[in-house]
Amino acid sequence: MNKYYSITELTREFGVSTRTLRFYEDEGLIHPERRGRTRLFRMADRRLIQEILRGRRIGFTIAEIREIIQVYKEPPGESGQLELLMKKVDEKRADLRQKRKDIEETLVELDNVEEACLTRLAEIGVGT
Amino acid sequence: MNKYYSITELTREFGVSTRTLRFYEDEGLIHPERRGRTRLFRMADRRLIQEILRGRRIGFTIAEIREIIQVYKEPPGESGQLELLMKKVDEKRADLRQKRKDIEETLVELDNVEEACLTRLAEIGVGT
DNA sequence: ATTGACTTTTACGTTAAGGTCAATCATATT
DNA sequence: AATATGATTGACCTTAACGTAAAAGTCAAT
Repeated sequence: MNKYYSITELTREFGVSTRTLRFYEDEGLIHPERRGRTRLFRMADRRLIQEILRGRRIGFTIAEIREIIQVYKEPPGESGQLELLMKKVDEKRADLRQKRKDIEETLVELDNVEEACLTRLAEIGVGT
Repeated sequence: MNKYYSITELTREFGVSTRTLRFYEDEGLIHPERRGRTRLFRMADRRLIQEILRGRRIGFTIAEIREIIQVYKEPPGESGQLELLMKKVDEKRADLRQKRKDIEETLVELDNVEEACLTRLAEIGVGT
């Protein structure tokens, strides 16, 4: 086994362009192997890309995503660094909680819009 | 009463720049009154700005925000338009639900990072 | 051997959402 | 009268995250 994925396989699966994946490599987020010049992606790369795209969806910048990946690869050893990291994590969490709240409120709003639409449609339907 | 807010009052309250508020006006999101050239914001403007910033936080573009505002100002009267709108609303909701899921997963991940940090700190603390 | 489907690198282009700077004006306070 | 504070418009600048195009290499199938 130990299958390899080609770049287009992954672009199709994730709905992104080759440019995007190459860009992520340039930015140091992923490090696919090579056979000659051609990139060969493994399961681990695939999963990493999934995480990157999840980060992207919730509005993380490339720099932030890189930072998170770094932490998983080699967590800081010095206590000052650790505390700094924890502070950042805390901020990010507050941020995400706010975002979640924003989303929930907006979902309610969209429900209202939909209802208004339905009501309006019914009115029109009755009139005709 | 019927108080007026100055532009800097609002920038301080919401943590944005004057440029941002003027930009939103240029983009047709808000329409503050004027005394001479000077903008005068009212409660309604204030609330609208809050909504705009909420939209911004969850990653809506200016165009999307404008569209939502439009719907509130004058919902489409024609049934084709209404159905198109409902389709868009449906897509946005799916989008937001995905985002919410992403956020929840990431929150768990950040909890793990924090725990790892604490463990690591404890190890270091013991060693010293 | 040529078509077609992929792949590569290099490099310039684009878009959204403001930032920044300059020049000017009003007001009010010292 | 001069200084400070906050307002205006207009114009160009910036940054992230890719898009797009060019030129060229690989490989299988026709």
